Amino acid sequence: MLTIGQLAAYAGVTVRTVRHYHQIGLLPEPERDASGYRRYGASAAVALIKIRTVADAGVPLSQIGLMLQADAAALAEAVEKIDSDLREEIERLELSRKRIAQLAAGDALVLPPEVTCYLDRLREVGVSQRILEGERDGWILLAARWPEHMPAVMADKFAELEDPQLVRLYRVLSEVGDSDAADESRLEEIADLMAGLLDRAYAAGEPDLGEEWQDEMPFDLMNNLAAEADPRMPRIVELMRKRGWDGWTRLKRVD
Amino acid sequence: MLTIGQLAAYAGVTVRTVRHYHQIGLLPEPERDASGYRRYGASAAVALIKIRTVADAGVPLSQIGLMLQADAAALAEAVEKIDSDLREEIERLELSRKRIAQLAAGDALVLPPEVTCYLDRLREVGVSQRILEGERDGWILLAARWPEHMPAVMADKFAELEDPQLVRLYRVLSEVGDSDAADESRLEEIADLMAGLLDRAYAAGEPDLGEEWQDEMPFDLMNNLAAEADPRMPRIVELMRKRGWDGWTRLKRVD
DNA sequence: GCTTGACCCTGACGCTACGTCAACCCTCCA
DNA sequence: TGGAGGGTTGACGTAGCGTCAGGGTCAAGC
Repeated sequence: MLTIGQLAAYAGVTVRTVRHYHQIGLLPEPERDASGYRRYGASAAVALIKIRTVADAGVPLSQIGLMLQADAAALAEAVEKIDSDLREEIERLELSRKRIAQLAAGDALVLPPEVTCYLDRLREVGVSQRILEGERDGWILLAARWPEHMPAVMADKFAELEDPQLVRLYRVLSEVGDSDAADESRLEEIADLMAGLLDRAYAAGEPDLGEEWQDEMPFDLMNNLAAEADPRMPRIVELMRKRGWDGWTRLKRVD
Repeated sequence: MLTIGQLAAYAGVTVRTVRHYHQIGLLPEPERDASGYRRYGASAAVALIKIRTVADAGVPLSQIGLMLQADAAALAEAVEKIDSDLREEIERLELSRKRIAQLAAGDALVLPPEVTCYLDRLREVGVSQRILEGERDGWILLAARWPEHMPAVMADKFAELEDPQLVRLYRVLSEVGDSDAADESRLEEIADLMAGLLDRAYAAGEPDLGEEWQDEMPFDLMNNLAAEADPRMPRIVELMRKRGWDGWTRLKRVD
């Protein structure tokens, strides 16, 4: 007759494990001796080893009871099911590994590579850290909504960066962003630059947005983001409106 | 301003998930509106998307907070650690799959193949289902204690099966096992057959057991198993003792 | 003004397979 | 006779939420 500790040791499990199996009814409670100790016979050892063998193979405890009674056909089916579950789980983890591997550094953690590449380019042309972070957060919002469009969008953005006026805009934004003063003349300059770029683009023909770009939420959020980041945003928006444009991202013609 | 449902939808998670992140302090609680509803700005959306991106890559929530603040070096280290965890987990599951694949049918569920092969052979020579099950359980106990020795042991057992007297013993055991009567003459026959085999083996030279076979527990358990399975076991042991052997499995010379 | 359905709130339990106390009892050995 | 090393039950903790229960709120149509 074995005590619970001996039984557990024989099967290579902990005492707690044996008691757990009793609790969930997987292993029947044995007789107790005079002092209340559980006393196990050999058949309990056999049962426990069977359970552990199947459990070690990845079968959830809740199914083991049935499995050990099942006939060949039912068993084959159960095995099939469990195997496919395992395959699925493995694939999930493999995918996680691939993604983890891409989390090499910094922004790459949360952005597709083409976007981080674009952000690097902005840094090269002199955009400040603060503006870069705002830019990055904006792209996070966009990439969350339209991940599949990011490569094409970023290609356009790279092309736009060839325009010296846009670069100039980014630089002025950077300077203003780095100070806290409400320098009205710089805000005017920002508005002029933006309006100039927008007017030119508008004259070249409004790009007709596809059905899938109709969702305003990402752009609302980006506007909100800018407003959260800098208290001078309302003033800039006001200046832009005077120049015939409404908003801060994806601006609309007004007036 | 977003409600919790809108925020969750934007980030592709459930409302419960957002609340959970608040609870564990991963996402800061936002302001409430007049009716007590949480109201989120764009930066909350950005934060939530960052969290999900990293979480989807398999990083445990408890580490995400730190990770999103970490510098490049610490991040690379964390990524390395998580990747190795994932690899480990994947290997565990692969192993499970292999084992699951072997759980094709019946006894193979809990026994190494050479043992099931031996059991099949026993069935072929006419051993009854009941005796087979006892035999199987005994091997489960042995295989649990000395899994690495099973191939060699089974090879010996196969060889022993060539002996017609052993086959005869198994058949008588089967007949007796299938009835409940305490047929004394059959019990005597069993004892005679066993004693004969043992005497021959003893005369041929006692196999000296290696250090690792010293553990008596598996054999005690097997004896116990037989006793549990059949009430006539004590009588058989008694008959065996009269013939100079003690026990039922791994018998010892006495008297 | 009233209903209805879709939201929101907090609080709490459930899931898996045990690990890990706490507080106490039993046995064995020097 | 005392202490070490078993055993007992009961309860909470783990990860990441799902899923009630039992409320309050909002927007819209009647």
